[in-house]
Amino acid sequence: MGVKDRRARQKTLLRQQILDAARDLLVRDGYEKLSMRRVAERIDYSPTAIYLHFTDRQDLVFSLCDETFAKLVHELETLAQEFPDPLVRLRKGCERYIAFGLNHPDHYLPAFVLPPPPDLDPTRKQESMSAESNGLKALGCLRDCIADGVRARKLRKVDPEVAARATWAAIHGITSLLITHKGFPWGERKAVIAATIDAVVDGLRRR
Amino acid sequence: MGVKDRRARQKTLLRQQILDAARDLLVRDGYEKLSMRRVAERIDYSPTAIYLHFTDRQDLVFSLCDETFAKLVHELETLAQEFPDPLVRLRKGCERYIAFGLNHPDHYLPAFVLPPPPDLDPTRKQESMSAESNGLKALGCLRDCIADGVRARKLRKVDPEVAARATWAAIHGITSLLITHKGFPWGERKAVIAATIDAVVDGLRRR
DNA sequence: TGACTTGGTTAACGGTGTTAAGTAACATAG
DNA sequence: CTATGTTACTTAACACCGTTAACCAAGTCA
Repeated sequence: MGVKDRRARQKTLLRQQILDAARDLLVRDGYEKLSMRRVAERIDYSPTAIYLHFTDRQDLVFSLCDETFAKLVHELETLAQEFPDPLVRLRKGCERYIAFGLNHPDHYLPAFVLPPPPDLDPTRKQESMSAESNGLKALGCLRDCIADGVRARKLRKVDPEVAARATWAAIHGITSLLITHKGFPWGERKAVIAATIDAVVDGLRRR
Repeated sequence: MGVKDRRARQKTLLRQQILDAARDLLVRDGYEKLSMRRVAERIDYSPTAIYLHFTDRQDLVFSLCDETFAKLVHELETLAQEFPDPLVRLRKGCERYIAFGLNHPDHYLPAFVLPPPPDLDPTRKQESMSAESNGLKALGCLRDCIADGVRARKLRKVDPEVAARATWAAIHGITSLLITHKGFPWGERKAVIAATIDAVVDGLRRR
């Protein structure tokens, strides 16, 4: 059965080739310039060849983003050992999340900012979720951190699940706005980032 | 000079016709289905006729959004008389902002969520700002409210400008997420909205 | 009446995602 | 060794999109 193996290897090889080319285009020219045809041209295949490895443009982009956000969840997970105090961990986590988004704007955009195109067939509604699966993991980190905080009586007695979602909303807000509205007169970016983090953390802190 | 007048009247009349058709398509079929060709077809003109009244698709969409967001700033401005207490006014303002976004998702999307297409010529960089001019006004309301709050010693001594921006980021975050990620397991939407507002208001409140 | 402006048209360019049909190489069964 | 079927891939095409250039007809004005 070595032959089927080799086939499979070659197949995943081309798949990786596609992903590499796509990521290159994504970070170089931005999200809206990432087209099937350009990817295909770059790897010297016909555009339709991509559809043998990805069902959609959406599928391709999500695979890309998922790969990238795996790094973020890794960062966030290591954070737990790095900063045992849940309060400072919460701060650091928010900081890293925002920094990560700003460092990978063209991944952050399709993953969290842009509305996913209407999924006509509900069979693969999972996928758009699984593309956020790492996003979900990140949200899980946040919830655990908050849960730790309330256990340690450093945070108010809130439902960690909804508090995590609210916190995520806030830091997503500043991240997405800074990405999409670069021209806006933000003043000192660090100041508004700090203010946002301050607000959510102070809002949760026990008094 | 009555002739030039009539011409101008007819011109603005068609302009309004375009805007009406476009808004109809926007709210009926969503943002991504709003195309020049479809608008043209609906009013029985050729697609290029639109370009005599709007320089761009972007221009058309922004005009639409601006019209709509004028209502929001009106709501927010009346809020000042309705609720003199800056603290409850802050709450109410956030609530209305979020509700407004959720009630007009296809206006909120292009106005604040989607990245504006790269403006090649910097001559009309103003326009993308002026499309947000009502957004800026709304932000102004928020800042004034916060400034009132610190004057009345109900809020901490913060820079109202950056605090307003941070608060905006937070409520924009939950608004945009609820719009774009409808499929996400948000649980009770009202709960996470309330949590977000609580967090930002409590973060600002004097203790 | 002839020139000019205005509001509109048709045709076209260059791009997009995606599908259907066809082809050439290759592995396997008889 | 040949026939069959699978696999990877291509070409052609569909149905769109925003936008520009060239043209045209009607109305205004000297």
